[in-house]
Amino acid sequence: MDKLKKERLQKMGWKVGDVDEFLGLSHAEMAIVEMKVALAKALVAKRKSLGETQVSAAIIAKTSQSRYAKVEHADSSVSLELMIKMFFALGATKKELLKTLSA
Amino acid sequence: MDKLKKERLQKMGWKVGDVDEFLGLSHAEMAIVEMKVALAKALVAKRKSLGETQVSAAIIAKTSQSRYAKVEHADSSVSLELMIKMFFALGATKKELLKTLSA
DNA sequence: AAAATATATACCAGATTTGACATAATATCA
DNA sequence: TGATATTATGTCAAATCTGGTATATATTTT
Repeated sequence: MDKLKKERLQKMGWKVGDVDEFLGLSHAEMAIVEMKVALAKALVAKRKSLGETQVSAAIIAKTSQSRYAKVEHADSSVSLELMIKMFFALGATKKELLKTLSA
Repeated sequence: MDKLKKERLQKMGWKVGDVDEFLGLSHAEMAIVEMKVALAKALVAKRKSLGETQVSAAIIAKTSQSRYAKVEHADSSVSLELMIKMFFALGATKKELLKTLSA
């Protein structure tokens, strides 16, 4: 479908969704969930490799233990951005991040 | 500073910040800003390579032109997650994303 | 230069995310 | 086992983000 047609349809009030959706999750949303799950695993591994508890890790990352725990679980109330910030806060490098995301 | 000391200080109400801060931006925050800027560039390039305008790109990405414009500028009101979603919405692959982030 | 396109900015209400507290559940150890 | 340490879950106010409208500014076309 060309863009002019899309704009015309949109003007008429139609929802012009892409067809590549599955169970309500778009390609983009699925890719993001994948990355979040990979990051969660990496966070636990990183923290343990440093010998830290969730309490001490939370202090290092300047947040609460409860939120930190949610981050490690890729809880739905946690953004990708927060997960990445915490990963960096634990000392992870950009290289480690990219390796994790590529999983 | 060991973690036990950190926990003790925190209990006493002190703010125990890391020293590696510059102009208020932590290492993590700077890394994220870097990634956002790289993504913004990639988004513009991607959109243009598809021959789309901000209006048509916004429709494809299911948002408004105004928000889409902010995304392309890595505006402070835009999250990393939204930028990634839009990049994917324009058809970018995980590989392209990683390449962009590694810049 | 005027009209038409395209992009940028201001603003705001509603939605989402965050940090924090309280407390529960689980694991570890004396 | 009981005490202690660690991790998980529920809740919520405040902060941040999002989509959308309106409008301004800039660019391109005729």
